[in-house]
Parts: sequence; structure tokens; C-alpha cells
Amino acid sequence: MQLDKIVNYHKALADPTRLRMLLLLSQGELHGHALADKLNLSQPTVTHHAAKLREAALIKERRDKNTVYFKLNPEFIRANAEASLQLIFAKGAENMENESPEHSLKESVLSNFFAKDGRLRQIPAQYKKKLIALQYIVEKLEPGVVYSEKEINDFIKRFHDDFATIRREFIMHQFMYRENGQYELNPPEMWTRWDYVK
Amino acid sequence: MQLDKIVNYHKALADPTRLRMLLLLSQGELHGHALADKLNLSQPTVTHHAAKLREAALIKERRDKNTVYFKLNPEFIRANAEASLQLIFAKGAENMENESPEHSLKESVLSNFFAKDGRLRQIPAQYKKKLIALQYIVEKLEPGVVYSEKEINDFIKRFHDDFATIRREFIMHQFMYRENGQYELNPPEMWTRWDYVK
DNA sequence: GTAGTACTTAGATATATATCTAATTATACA
DNA sequence: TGTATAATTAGATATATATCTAAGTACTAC
Repeated sequence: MQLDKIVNYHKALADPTRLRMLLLLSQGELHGHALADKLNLSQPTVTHHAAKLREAALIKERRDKNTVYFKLNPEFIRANAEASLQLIFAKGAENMENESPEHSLKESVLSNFFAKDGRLRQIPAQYKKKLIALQYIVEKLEPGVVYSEKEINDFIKRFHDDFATIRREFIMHQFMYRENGQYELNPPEMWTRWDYVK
Repeated sequence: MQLDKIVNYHKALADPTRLRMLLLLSQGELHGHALADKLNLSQPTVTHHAAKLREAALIKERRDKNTVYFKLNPEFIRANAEASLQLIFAKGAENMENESPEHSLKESVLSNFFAKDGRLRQIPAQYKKKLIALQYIVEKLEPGVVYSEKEINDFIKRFHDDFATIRREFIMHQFMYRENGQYELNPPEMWTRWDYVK
């Protein structure tokens, strides 16, 4: 549900400590310990807030030895801000209506094309249904995380053997972008959404 | 403190019920009862959320007989979204530093130019100090409320007898805007801020 | 392997807040 | 003035969450 994502975005920013963290990170990447120092907080507290920011895809992390460095994920921050305004202004009526009717299509695709163990029986041929299935899978990836091609393949294989086709579809419909063998989720605002396809 | 305003903006939007309210209001104004119906909530709950949205200046209210109509305050919503991104991206370092040093100037102006009863002894001649005094006064106005000229005059007279000069300064430094005798606060982002004046 | 460092998880506590019902206030109108 | 309608306030409750300490995990380096 689109609305929840926007709520989570705002929840992530609705805390002075997290805003201060982002402010510090806007000057460059920092590791957890440094953040705890600068913010006068315990390390677990930093972990707690970092998790929230990561869930909302507002920061990225990179591990070097046993130190984790955090940095901003500016595209996602902007994309969410934009999506929030879009939600309030651009859409309006349709939005509310959209949910129940289209919901049923989504549910029928999920129950018809996915087995009980969560695997995709076959790739839907119909465009709209294919998008629903792809989105369902892609949402299981972590936003902000950089995946190698092997990791993406292994991930997709959990759902379907033809990982090459699905990986290509991910790129084609802008669920992910690829840069020299590295894969990363796009912000949901960039995805080709089945519920806008007429 | 700038940071708190941003936090409050995001807190206001960090709740699904309030987002749904804004969504409904994006299609036009509604009264409390109608909102309660559409959202399947009790009226006190609507009052509760409306208060939060009003505090963050995201909605405006208008009373007709004993019915209160709510509508969006789009400029403020956009201004806050913008300010939030500015905070994270544009500024960075200075922001944190800015606070303590400049704080003392603000405090000295407040204690030197304002009497214990809260009235302004005299309008500061120095530009920066004048802005501090004006901002202090203007912050006592409700965001999103439309004031008549008489109301503004009466309001200013609580602080200083020369209401005409101060009213003119409010407009000049973009604290407020005027449209055929109606006055309304501008979003803080539009104010000429003393702490950015070099 | 053992020790050290950085981070995460678990569990406790205090505060905040979303929601409701019941009581109160404000306004209109007969 | 009395009654009806809409809104607000008060008070109760349940849930969420920010923070801490203590214990556990992951990785490095010797």
C-alpha cells in the first residue's frame, strides 16, 4: 500500500535524533561509533535509529573490516519527499478508489501464480499481471543495498528458475538499475506500476 | 529552533489517518463530521488530528454557523517539504554551529528590547536586531489564519504603539503577505532571517 | 585460538500518542 | 430561553517508540 510507505518516510524523519544523524551524514559518511559520540548517545541507540533510516531507505551502509559506515541515500530522500507531495496533491480521488478494486486483481495474481511455498509457478504473460508478480518479488529486496549479479541471481532463483529473464524484467520496468555488474533497487516512484497501467 | 519545526512537520504527516485526511481535503474542503464519517472515526479523533495538522500549519479552518470547515494549506505543505530537504542537503555543517553563537545575540535582543510584560520598548534601529524583534513578535501569530487589518493592528498594539510601522515591516521582510486588507503569515522559509544576515 | 573492537539483539522503562466514551462549550434557531 | 447540532475538552486505555544496560555476535589481528 502506497500510503504506508509515505507514512514510514515521515516517521523516519519525525525524530530530532534521526534528523541530526542525517545532518551529520550530509557532510560525509561516518561510522556508528562516531555518530554515537557526536550525538552523545549509546551505540545501541544509534543502531536503533540507523535501522529506522535504513528501513526507509534514507541511508546506505558499507562495511569495512568490522566497522560499518553510513551515508545518505539522497535519491531516496528526494524521491520520498516528492512522492509525499504527489500523494497529497496530484492524485486525490482516484487514490482511495484505486485500492479496493485493484486489490482484488493483485490478490488473484498472488494466489494464482505463486505457490504456497512462495515460488512463482510461471511468469504471467499478461502485462499487468507480470508487473504485479515482479513487484511482489522485488519488494523482498532491501532498499539501498548494492547487490552483485550473483546475489541477484540467487535471490531470484528462490522464486523461479529463469533468473535471467526476471533479472532483465527488473531492469526493463525500472524496478532496479544496473551499473557495472552492481544492482540496486530504484525508488518505488520509478517503478512501472501495474495499478496505473490502464 | 529550526530543527523542531521540521520534526513537527514530519510528525504531522507520519500517521496514516492524517494522510488520509489530507488526501480527502485535497479534493476540497470538508467539515469535521464529514471527515469522521469518511474515515470511520469518532469526531473527537478528527478534532485531535485536525489540531495536529493545524499546529503544523498544513490545514486552514473556516467557521460557518457552528460548523468548522477544513481545507489544505498547500503553500505551507510545500514550504515545509522544501525546508526539510534544505535542512538535510543544503546546509550541513553551519547549521549546527549557527545555533549557539547566534543564540546569544537573539537572547540579548529579547532581554534588552522587550520589557518583562512582553512589550517592545523601542524598535531596534540596527537591521539584524530589528529582524530578531520582528520575528519574535510575528511568531506569536497563528500560521494559516487570515487576519483583518484591524486584528493585526490590535495584535501589534499589544507589543508597541506604532502598529503602522511594524505592520509595514512585517510585509517588507516577508513575514506576512497582504491581499485586499487580509493579512496572513508567510511560511517561515520566506522570512528574512536575521541569522542568515551577514 | 584468544583478545579486542564494532555492532546488534534482548529486555526494561519511561514517554508519547491514537483512539474511544462521556462531559462541556459554542452557536444557531424556534 | 430552551433545544438541537457541531465541535472541543477531559479522562481512560492500549500501543508505539526512544533510550538505556547487559549480553551476544562478527570480524580482525596477533
